[in-house]
Amino acid sequence: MASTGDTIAVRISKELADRIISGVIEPGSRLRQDHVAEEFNTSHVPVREAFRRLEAQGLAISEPRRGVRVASFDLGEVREVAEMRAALEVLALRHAAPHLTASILDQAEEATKAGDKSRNVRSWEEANRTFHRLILAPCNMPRLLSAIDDLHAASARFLFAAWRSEWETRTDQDHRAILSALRQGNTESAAATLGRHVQWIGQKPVKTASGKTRDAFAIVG
Amino acid sequence: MASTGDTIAVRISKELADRIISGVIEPGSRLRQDHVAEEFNTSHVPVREAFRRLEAQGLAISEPRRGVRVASFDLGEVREVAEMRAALEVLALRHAAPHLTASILDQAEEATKAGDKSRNVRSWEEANRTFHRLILAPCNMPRLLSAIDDLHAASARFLFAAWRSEWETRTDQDHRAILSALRQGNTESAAATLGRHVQWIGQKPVKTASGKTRDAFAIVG
DNA sequence: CTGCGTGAAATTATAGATAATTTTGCGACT
DNA sequence: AGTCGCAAAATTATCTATAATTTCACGCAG
Repeated sequence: MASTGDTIAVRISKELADRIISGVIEPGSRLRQDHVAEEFNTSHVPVREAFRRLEAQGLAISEPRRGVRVASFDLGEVREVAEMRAALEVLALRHAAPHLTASILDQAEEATKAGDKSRNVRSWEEANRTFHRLILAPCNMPRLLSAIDDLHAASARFLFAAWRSEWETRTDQDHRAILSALRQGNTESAAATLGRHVQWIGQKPVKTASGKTRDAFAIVG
Repeated sequence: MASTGDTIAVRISKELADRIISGVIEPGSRLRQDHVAEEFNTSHVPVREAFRRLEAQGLAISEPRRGVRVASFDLGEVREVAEMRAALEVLALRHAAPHLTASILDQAEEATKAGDKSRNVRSWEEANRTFHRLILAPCNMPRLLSAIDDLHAASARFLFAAWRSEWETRTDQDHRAILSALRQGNTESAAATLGRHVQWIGQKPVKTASGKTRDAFAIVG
């Protein structure tokens, strides 16, 4: 498994990140180091290090002496992340384009198809993430890619929050347009479409715990 | 002092970050937790947490069981950071522009003048950072601003590495052009200039420890 | 009934101790 | 001379213990 070789702190932070992103742990709820330590059968020292990693990813916020809680988010942050992704993914694509091969584009098309067939948020999100990663990775800019990864994690949080259980399949035209532009060597057109695609924010009525309905927002690309 | 209220880990990470950025600690050198702990009169637990923070900022890299070392960097990373800054600062400026007041622009002009008068890298860097922060902060996007801050820290590292001791004063025309465009309400022109400004990479021969001269590169904006 | 101490319980932050791994120095062997 | 291997030293990662702070419940006064 992937965890081998990782330090305990890394293992814990990955598991907690997954829970926060998927919404298993609610925004605002406290993360108590002793409880987490007990669950993972460790002491609290590696747990604290895991908290620092989550903090850096923007998934948790820590107030000195008062503990760590899951970061909450609002429409403003959804927009913010969408715009940052647009800026950075467009940059990455411009650098990646010259290094894209037919094989990579074929894999990206497969990922798009897998997304269209997905019957739940989780598998759609994974396919979507695969698509973006495939076409951006060849830019060979590690720092940029890691920043984009963190933003994807944030995006996925918003996504899961809006489409908690239900999910309607739909075909992703943007991905196809991007691939087609890339195949024709039209980098600028691909970049422009990607920029728009990532900034599109879906909107959908959702039942809250109190029974009311409110509009939920989520990045869709 | 600013450290009050901070946890020890934060204090240590700030101090180490400053040393790494200013070049007091060399790229590639090891950070040994017990040594640092002793210097700060603490145990190694907060030191480890400080290391995680440095890791997240890209100032240190940690290999499990093998310790932490100061991140090294090359021309590729200098370029990468410059391009990321260009993308994100332009985004921030577009959002900040509508909220800029005459008072803020006056302060930014002061910062520019202070930069022109600076007789060493350190004070120039501070003035420059102040300028950028002043015109970008009103965008009200905390995540974006914090990402830009981290990139500024990386930039400063490159800057200090190239101009370790000597420094020649020069007047910053770009800053003035940006301010003038903003005063006229011409956001797009200001953004375009900022984007170019930040990507400009200075180049300068420098003596290495072995006596040879090589070209050093550094972000200048 | 509401607001405000007060003290117990929970929790965080740090210190000190231990186990496991890596690095290093040195000597034997080729 | 070079290198291989082993043991000692250094270092990392984790655990256990302690001090300090915060939270929470409860009772009392206004």
